[in-house]
Amino acid sequence: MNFIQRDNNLLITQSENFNPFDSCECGQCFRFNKISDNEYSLIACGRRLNMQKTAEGWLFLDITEEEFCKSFVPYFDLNRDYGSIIKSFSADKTITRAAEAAGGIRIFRQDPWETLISFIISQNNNIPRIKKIIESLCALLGEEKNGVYSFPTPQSIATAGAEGLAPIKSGFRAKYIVDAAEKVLNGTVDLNRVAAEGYDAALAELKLIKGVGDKVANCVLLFGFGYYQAFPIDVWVKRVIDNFYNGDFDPTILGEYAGIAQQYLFYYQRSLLKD
DNA sequence: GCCCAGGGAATCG
DNA sequence: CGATTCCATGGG
Repeated sequence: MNFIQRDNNLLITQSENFNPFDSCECGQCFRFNKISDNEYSLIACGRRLNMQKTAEGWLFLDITEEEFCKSFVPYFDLNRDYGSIIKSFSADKTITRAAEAAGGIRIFRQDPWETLISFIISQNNNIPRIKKIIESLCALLGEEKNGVYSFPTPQSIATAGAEGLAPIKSGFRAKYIVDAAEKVLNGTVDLNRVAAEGYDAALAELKLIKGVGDKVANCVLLFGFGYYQAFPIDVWVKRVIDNFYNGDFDPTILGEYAGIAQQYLFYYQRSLLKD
């Protein structure tokens, strides 16, 4: 990875298999804003990070190489060779085509607790409104620092209760959010254990939470814990499976990085609709 | 007014 | 088991 420090900003010239904008737009994270076609603002790793697309490469504002390497190289999963992972899918023509359209996507390594609550909020919901509810939740119960609200702790959410969450207008999901907070607090669900116990046990443990089924749990395992074999099936991926695989698809044949193929397919199917 | 949104729980046969 | 229905809310 080639870093060039420009005053307070950091330039990265690598563009192959790295597009932070597409990575934000593929539905894996929700705390970001598109400022223009050439600038996004992302809240991650406890700070706001503004990112610009320039003729020379990706420019990250107000950050040192040291901080970027410590926080955002892991967050953007930049030490993984996505090119070789894409090659591993070459037997599948649909995934290969999707990867050509979406090959800059990286799987963000997000905070497990934030990811859990975010995808509980995502159920039967649309992305703009998911973003709005999460923003409201952080403003309501997070702590402000340098103009950025932290993600609320399990304790603060449990204390607020479903009634206390009313201002964020999450609807029927409020009781699920509170159940997640309570189960994390009382140890029914231990996120450190989920991180370590392996895919099958981790899936079962997350599903102990009300409002967490197969889809939400797989998103949390993929985006919050780095279980790359997780293959969440939502309405968009269902459409891919119906359109390109006659409704029959077994993700386990894709191997340990099936979840990366899933992101390409999700982005690809949504891009087909836009045109 | 209708339908849908990165679903899941509850309740049926 | 599989199939329905309901759940809050907002945008198209």
